[in-house]
Amino acid sequence: MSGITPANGATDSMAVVAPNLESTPSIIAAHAPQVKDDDESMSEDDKPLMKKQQRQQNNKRVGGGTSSSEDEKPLNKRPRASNGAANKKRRVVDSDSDESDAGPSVKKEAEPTPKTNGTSKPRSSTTRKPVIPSSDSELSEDEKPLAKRATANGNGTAKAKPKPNTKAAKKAPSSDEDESPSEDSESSEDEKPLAKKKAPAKPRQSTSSAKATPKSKVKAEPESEDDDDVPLAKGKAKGQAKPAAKDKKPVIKKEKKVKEEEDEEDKYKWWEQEALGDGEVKWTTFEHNAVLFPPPYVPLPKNVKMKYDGVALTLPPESEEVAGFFGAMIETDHAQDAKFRENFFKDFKAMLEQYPPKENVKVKSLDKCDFKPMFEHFEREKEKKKAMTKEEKKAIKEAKDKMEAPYLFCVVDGRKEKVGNFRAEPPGLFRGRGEHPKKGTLKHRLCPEDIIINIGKDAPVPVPNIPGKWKGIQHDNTVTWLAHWKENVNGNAKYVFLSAGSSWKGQSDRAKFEKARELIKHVDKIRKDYTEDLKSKVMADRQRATALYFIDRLALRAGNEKGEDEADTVGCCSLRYEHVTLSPPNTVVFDFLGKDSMRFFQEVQVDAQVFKNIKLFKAEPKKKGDDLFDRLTTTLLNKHLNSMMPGLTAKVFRTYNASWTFQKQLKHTPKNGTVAEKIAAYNTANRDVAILCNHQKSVSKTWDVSKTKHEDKIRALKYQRMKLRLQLFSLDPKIKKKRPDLAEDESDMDEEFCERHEKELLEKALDTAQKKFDKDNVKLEEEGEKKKDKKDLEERLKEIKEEFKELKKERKSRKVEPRRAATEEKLLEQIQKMDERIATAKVQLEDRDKLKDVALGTSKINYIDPRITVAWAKKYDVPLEKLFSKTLREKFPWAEAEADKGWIF
DNA sequence: AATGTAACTTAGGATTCTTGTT
DNA sequence: AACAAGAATCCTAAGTTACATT
Repeated sequence: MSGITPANGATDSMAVVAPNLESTPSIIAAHAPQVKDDDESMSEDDKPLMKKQQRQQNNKRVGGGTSSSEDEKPLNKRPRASNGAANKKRRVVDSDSDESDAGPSVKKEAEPTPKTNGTSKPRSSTTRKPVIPSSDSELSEDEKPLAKRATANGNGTAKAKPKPNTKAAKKAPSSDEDESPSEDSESSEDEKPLAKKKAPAKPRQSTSSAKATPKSKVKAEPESEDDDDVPLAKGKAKGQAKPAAKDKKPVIKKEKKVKEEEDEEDKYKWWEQEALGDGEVKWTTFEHNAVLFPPPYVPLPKNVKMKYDGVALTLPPESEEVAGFFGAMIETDHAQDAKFRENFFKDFKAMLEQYPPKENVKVKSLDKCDFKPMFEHFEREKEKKKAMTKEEKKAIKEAKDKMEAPYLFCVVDGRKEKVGNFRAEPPGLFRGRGEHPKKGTLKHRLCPEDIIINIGKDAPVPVPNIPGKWKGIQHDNTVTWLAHWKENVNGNAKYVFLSAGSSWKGQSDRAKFEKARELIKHVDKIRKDYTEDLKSKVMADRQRATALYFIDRLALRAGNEKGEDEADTVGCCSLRYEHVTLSPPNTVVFDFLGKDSMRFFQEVQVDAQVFKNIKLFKAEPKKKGDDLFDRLTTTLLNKHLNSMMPGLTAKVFRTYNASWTFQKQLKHTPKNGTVAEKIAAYNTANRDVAILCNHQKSVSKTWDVSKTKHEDKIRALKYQRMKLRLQLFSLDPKIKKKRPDLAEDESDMDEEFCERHEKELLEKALDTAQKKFDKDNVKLEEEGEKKKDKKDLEERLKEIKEEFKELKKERKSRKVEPRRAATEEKLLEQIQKMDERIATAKVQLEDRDKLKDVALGTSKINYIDPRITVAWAKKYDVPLEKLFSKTLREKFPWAEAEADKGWIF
């Protein structure tokens, strides 16, 4: 698919299999909670239990499961259109003040409660149902499948291409009418949606340079007493130079000999110490080599030139490099993208202005640019590289490793630590995701003058590997970065940090999970409180409670405001009117682009009060483009959370719910299964979490093809099975009676397939014979013997063809002569084996299908407490390396050290 | 309160490496 | 031995959060 994206996120990946049309929102399977329609009933709700109860129900419903109660049945989906209508009539009323609590709604239009289920509609097969996080208490219950909200992810996955939604409206709201919300009477005036929270959109221009200098700490390069500019060679010894004066953490004995020191270092168990927080001193001595700049641009060979309107252009290296950036991408989707092209061309033209082609041609249109020659040159280079001998490759690799060696590690308080992204980002074209307004923009080449380094006062100042002086050198020991610069495209800061396996990262990572575990202790109360607040008279509180409900139940991100020059994506607090649609009685349809422009599309059954609230938040003067939660910001939300539990913020819920869900789902692990079965259960739990967090991956372009291949493989197995069966029947016609199950034909075995399959088999057989013949001859020749005659080969081929004619006959007659030595027992046994193989292959295919658009890695790396995995591995006796790759194990040494099989999150 | 800055975590896609097949 | 599929790693974009400044 070319870069063209369907206008409406909806259809997107057509190439891909996903059959279901999104237009038909799949049904939610939800169960129907008993909706309470009026607030009165709500009061009930206040009781703690209630909420749980509901949740349980949700969980239960696992997919369409068998459970009997009617509410287990999927409730039909209501097309938006229709519900619109439905709504219409009731709408206004809703906002009514209701008695006791501000709760809106008048009971009048009582929603039809659950009964609706009756009409069940089949759920689309691809529907995914996220597992919904629940509180402990319900554990037992949740052993049951949880279904809960079924998402209609239609093909879900899709990365929907965003529909540009003008955000113009958003901020620019009709501020004035702020007041008007009319009588929605909800209550105090603050109930009225406030029109816009922000008025004038202020373009924030990133003026780079200028006041750039960050904290005063930065010293200008010159004055830094970098007397000894020597890069630190090999870290070691030197750190000690200045004994950490008052080191907070005991620096390990520095006197050791190098070798021992290394060991020591390996053994440093940072997790046995206190984690340090924000703003605290993180180090006493700090040595490193900052960043490694990429090699300078090497001009292309003289004969490689782009063309403009047919004429080859001789470009100076500066502009040639930029042309090359695009040239390398002409076959990618980016090169077809209008915005990308526009931005690229603007920068390219500017570059040409300064570094024009020798030919004195004015480049005016990107369409007339032909980068093919460059592209082909790059392809050739790639080929060349691939074709190099092992030795050549090795030599290159060695040279590269040598160059990088000094940057791989740094020394913190005398300990060697691995550096993460030490390579300065090379120049190129900005690949923003989704509808990023800046995509295609030229990202400049960095030089030392762009980079500020942070390093120990007494550490030698590293010498850049290209000419130039650092922009600044600072010695801030309350931060953990080695280098930092501002990128020109968006004006964003970039940092060089230590690797994921370093103690700094490990400490904060562990602290993150500990914080999430702490939430376990508070979550019941928090849930109870926000459930209560759903009915608050204070609009801001009600919005906050509703948002929190989403964050907790749907694992939404906080959702900060974004700027005009960024992709239009949202999170919870920044949801807008058009992102949620109501479908009575209690379904909310979410459809928006989240982080990385990944589409979040789910139909969710919510508490009646939540449903009412959304209706209220979308009430009258509000329209498309307005914030759903106009009284809420992430700051407000986090402030509130912080008051409920120190350090609590919105993101903690994602971590908590992810880990909690994972642990819960792992309970489905078969105790006596094989290792493979256990791992499958592990992966299933992992998948549940990924779905909860909406972690998607794009479906590979060749997925379709590979799927067909797998299907054909299964059909081939079925074909074999059919042959076995037919033999069996020839042997003993009565078997059909005895084993009616065997009398049944394999599915998918139509004539057309058989013919095609047999043809393929024939070709393969011929090919094999040919190869064998060639090989034999080579061998014979080597041994000095006479080669076989070509006639032999031809004869053999003819034989094969004859054999296959047999197959054709069999196909027509549907009779197969038993092969020699075939007996009834043997055949039955073979059929049984075949059945197993078919079953296995089918399961595999299904698994592949389920994972085709779900990314498991992100949750494993960032959300699931690694100790859960370690404990599980120990408990079920599965080798950890089957669950964690090498880098993950390096990232989580602390988990292996502290979790035994009884550990729980 | 709105903006802006700083520092750090989280994220999917591209690239490279490994492994299983033919 | 060649290749292709999948897993792992690399890369850097895109979030969150706290705090400073206007």
